[in-house]
Amino acid sequence: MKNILSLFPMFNPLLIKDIEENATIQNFKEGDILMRTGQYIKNTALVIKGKIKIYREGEDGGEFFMYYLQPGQACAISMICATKSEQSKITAKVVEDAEIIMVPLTLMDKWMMEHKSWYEFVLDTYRNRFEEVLEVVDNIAFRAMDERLQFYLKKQQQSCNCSDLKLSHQEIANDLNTSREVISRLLKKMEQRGLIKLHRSHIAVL
Amino acid sequence: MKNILSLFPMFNPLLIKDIEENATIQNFKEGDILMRTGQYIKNTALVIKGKIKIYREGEDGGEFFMYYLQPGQACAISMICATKSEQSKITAKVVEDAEIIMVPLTLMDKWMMEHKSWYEFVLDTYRNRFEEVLEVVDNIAFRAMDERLQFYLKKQQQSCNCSDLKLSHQEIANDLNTSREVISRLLKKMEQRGLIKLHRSHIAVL
DNA sequence: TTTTTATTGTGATAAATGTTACTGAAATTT
DNA sequence: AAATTTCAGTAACATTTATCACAATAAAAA
Repeated sequence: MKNILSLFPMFNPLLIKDIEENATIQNFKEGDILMRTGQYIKNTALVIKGKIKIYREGEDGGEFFMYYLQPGQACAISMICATKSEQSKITAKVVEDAEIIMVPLTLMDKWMMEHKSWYEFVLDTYRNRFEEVLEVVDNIAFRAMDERLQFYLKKQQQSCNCSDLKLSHQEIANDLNTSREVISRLLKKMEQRGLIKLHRSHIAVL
Repeated sequence: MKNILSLFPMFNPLLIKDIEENATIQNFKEGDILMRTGQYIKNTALVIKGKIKIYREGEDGGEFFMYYLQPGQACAISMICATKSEQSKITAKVVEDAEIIMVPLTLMDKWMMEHKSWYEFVLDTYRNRFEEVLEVVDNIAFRAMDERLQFYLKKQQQSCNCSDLKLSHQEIANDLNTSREVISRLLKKMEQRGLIKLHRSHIAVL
């Protein structure tokens, strides 16, 4: 558990000791579902390794991508729902093999009072995710698909920290809740404008 | 300040005493802007009376309604942004003359540690608003305008607790970030289906 | 009452997005 | 290498939403 320190530098040593003594580390494989819409939440998740995709599911089965959880981050939803062990409103899917610290909800609540660094971390997490979701609202409320696609690609680039995105048109369409044809058309236009270069199952951002 | 007790029954007497000693009550008139996009937040607001509209502003000047704050509720955004006195990402406009308890940010933070009932209230507020915003995402991501309009009218009905909504088509169009014509047409269809009765500047929900 | 203003209704048209259907290319499996 | 599967390109068309133009009507003001 030594790497907690480097990923969560804001944590106080006493808090880290508490985490080491009480939390468990779990490993997940790509494709695993960490949390599903409607499921009850029993833990708060701190990501050490891997990548978790947080998305909303429509009644008709559609998906809508919201954001990724990456090392050093925590699941705001699980923290928020924690207090009343509410049902999850989102789905969390592992997209890169992950290692996750599971903190029981009871402790999550207790530590808020005992550890200032935990309290600050939790509030920071809330704030960041709230803002992220507000940005999502902005995009779907005010922008057309071409702009949303550009924003999406930018996010993906930031998330993988690379300029070669391993995404098929179908995956993008699912994430933006539109059809593959629409994405193909818009990507083609972006390529013509010299913003990207299209390849099979991956896109080079220029 | 005696009415705090009835509107916030979950507050502990010690907390109420603290509020009475440290917070101020301010009155606002219909049309006042409590908080504007980009503005720095200095207080957390607890609503005693009136109705506050929380909406997102697009760069082009468009609006997008998110939810109302009503008596007994607090502004989650101000609480979240509190910790680092961040910039507001939303606009809060008074739509019915309001009376509001203003809690300085410094105390908001302090009370989290001292008063369990405050801590629980704040977390509850976060959770509820987060869910509300997720529901907003659902609507714009998965639903077409006709369903969104129906959802909007239902929300308005709940908010005013009446079945006669004082809204012009233009106002609705602004809230949903679409054009008046689209709303007029969809409302007409709803009337034909017997769901509502249209009048000038107000709509009767049947 | 007359005039003015705000609100609503509606047709015509444009633009964006969704759907269907099919083709070909690239990667994978056999 | 041949067959199969997955992915991408694209045309044609449907639907939804946006925009423009203007008429009709109710409410408010003069």
